[in-house]
Amino acid sequence: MPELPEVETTVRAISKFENHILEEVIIHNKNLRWKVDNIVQNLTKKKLVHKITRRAKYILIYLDVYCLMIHLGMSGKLRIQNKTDNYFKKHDHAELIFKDEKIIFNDVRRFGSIHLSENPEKHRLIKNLGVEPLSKAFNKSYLASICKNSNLCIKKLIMDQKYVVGVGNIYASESLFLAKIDPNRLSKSVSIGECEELIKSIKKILKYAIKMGGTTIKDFYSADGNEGYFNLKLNVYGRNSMDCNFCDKKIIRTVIGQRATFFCNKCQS
DNA sequence: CTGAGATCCTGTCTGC
DNA sequence: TGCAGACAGGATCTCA
Repeated sequence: MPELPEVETTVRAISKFENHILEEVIIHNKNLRWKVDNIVQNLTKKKLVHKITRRAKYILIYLDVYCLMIHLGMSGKLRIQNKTDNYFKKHDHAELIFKDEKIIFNDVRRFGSIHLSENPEKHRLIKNLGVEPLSKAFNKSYLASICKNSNLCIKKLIMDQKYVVGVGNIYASESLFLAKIDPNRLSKSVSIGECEELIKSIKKILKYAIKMGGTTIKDFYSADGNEGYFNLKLNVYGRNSMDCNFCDKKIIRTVIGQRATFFCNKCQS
């Protein structure tokens, strides 16, 4: 489910809890992608939330000393619920309790994770991450220098979090389509001009997806319960054997690095 | 160091 | 209707 736009949408939805008191964290199931440390659920003393932000696909909730790090994995989502509404859904694994409302972490496949860190920037899962795609650091010369030294195909490269974060499987296919680059192309063969187009496409598509509130392929909804509407704009993802929106060919589905990949071999030749 | 492939988990859909 | 198998938005780990 969540690539950068979905995580950003989620962060914006829960940002209203900034300057609120986190009263309690309840963990119902510790067995997520990594076992949730006991220290997380021992956060029983009331804590002020200073800031809620995002690094890569991690949601960062800064408390007095610690920072709660939440990764949504493949199927995780947060939902805000009135504290008095005491219903549960299947796969609700954790609750962040505030005065009137609570944030619930639900994750069917449990590829998500929850950590506590005094310094998230130095956390082992964050410290080696690449640049933010919407930052100035993600520019054509940066991308070109990485491409030049890599033996990966271009789709794998832009999905590799150590180079650039936040570009997941949907947006990788969509960006490459917009930039008219075949996802199978060896990164080495991608010219600086194409790098520039790809950078522009990635930024454009991520910004637009954020504006639209993320992508709803199957069941993404933000913490405020709103669906994303970006799926109405997908050109290639999930459109196997359907007509290309820009030429007379059909969209092809293939597999790159164990992930479904969609492209048009005329527009992206 | 790099890159390919297996792997964690549950649910849904397709085809026989 | 049942059942096996493929597939799903991520990303780490192991091995060559």
